[in-house]
Amino acid sequence: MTQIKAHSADDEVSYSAPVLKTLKAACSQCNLRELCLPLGLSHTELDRIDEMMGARRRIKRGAHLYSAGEPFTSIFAIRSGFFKTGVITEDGRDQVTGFQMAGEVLGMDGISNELHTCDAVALEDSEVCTIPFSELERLSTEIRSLQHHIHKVMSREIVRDHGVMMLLGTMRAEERLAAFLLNLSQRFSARGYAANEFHLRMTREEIGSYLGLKLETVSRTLSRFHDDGLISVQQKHIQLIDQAGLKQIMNTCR
Amino acid sequence: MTQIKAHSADDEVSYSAPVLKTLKAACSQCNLRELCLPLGLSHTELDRIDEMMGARRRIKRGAHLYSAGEPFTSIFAIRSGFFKTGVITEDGRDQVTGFQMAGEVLGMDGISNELHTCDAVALEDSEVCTIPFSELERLSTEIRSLQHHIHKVMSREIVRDHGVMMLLGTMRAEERLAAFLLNLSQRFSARGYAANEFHLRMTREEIGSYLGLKLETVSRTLSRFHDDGLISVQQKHIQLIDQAGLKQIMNTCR
DNA sequence: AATGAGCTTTGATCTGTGTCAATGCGCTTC
DNA sequence: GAAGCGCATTGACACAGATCAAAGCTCATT
Repeated sequence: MTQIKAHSADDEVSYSAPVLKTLKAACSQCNLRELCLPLGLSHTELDRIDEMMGARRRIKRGAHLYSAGEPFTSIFAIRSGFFKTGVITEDGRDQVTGFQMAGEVLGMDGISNELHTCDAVALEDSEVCTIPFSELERLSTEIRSLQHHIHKVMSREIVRDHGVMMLLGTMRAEERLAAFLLNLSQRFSARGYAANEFHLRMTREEIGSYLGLKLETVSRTLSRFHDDGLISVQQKHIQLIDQAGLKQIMNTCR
Repeated sequence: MTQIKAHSADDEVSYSAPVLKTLKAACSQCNLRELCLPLGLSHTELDRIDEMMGARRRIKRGAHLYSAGEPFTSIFAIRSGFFKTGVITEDGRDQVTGFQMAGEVLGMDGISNELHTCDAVALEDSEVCTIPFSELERLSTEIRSLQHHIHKVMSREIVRDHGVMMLLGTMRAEERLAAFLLNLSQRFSARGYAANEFHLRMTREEIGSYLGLKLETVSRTLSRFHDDGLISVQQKHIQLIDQAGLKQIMNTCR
């Protein structure tokens, strides 16, 4: 993973600083602010957001940020790291509903019933900013652009979900994988990482769950892409060699 | 379809009244208000909503309420009738993303880019209340419970989408159909209609698109349910005979 | 350096849905 | 009341992806 300097979230000294306040999330200081919740706010508005923000929290790889059924009080902005969200039914069925990376917001499904309805698990050591939701609502009555942006973020989540429904409902295995890889690529690139070379944080099984495929099919399909010279795969290390080819697969079949 | 009187949305005289104002949507007069957007508001708050609401609009069966790509200005509350929403990709793939009935809110996917991202088509003659979105935002800065309720409605949409993703990602054809029928039943029943006897407004193809199945599979599976004594099917008329059996199918397989 | 656990790859076979095709039913329209 | 059209049903067959099974890799631990 090639990381561009400006986006490194961990090159700050604040963690070891003695003043507690520095442990709070501070949007005004955050280099993700153009990607994240405070997008488009003025300096004075940013300061007010900083006041409202709860603590930053570190989540170890494999640990839950929250679990289905827990009371909902906050949403979370990912400052660094990588998460998966998923639902499990009584009968043990498990479905990954999404993978989230820095600057994305987690937990909005919990608003409707004041309960989290899915699990959020860190796929690598991560850090999130806690955003107390009722505080956010209070502040957003005063800052209209913030209110509007919250709506946009939630709406974007709905649109994203529709995209996944389309994928699950109409695409074949090859198309799903191609779409998945291109989507990851695009999101990494938006964060200043290399667009065509990255490290998968999730297992084949998790990819399969997300895409509605079995892990063997995921593996086989990636191998086929590899053989066809579209990508290079070595375990979790992926290189996109022929993006255009992947795009064609996404659209051509059927 | 057995309809309980109190929920009939069409037994009012206002359509023919000469005063234009009566054509406006009026939440305070609407018997769906406990299901719809104004849920939990006081009388005075309801009056303010009434002021804000745009016109009611009748949509003929088969007509579009909005289409993907159109500028987004309003969301819509369904006053009566039945809709489907769906997305179409450049390459002609078509996916139904949901079926909506009275009291449900349409169009929230358009907020994120100020453009509608899907088509909403009436499956029977319907009537919607237009809710100018920026007006709604303005009002919700003043009425916190309204703001919160908007968030809840959007969040509920996200949770619903996750449910569909689960369905598409992990369930077999029988389970999908069982889940679909039980979901319809539950929603009809919440609106005062019979829970175990209803008329499907959509074609087998539309059901199939929604559930990620081909229309033949939908038809065959319904026939199997019929043969097994779980339901009775005559074209679009459905009777649920053994709800418990359907629930078992939803969970037992796998 | 050896061990083991977890993940991935690959092969052989099976099966649930898709596909293709024919027929039937029930509206709408004239 | 007949004709025609859209939708639904049913059957035969094909195939994508699931399932079962066996190695192979990689990394953490000792």
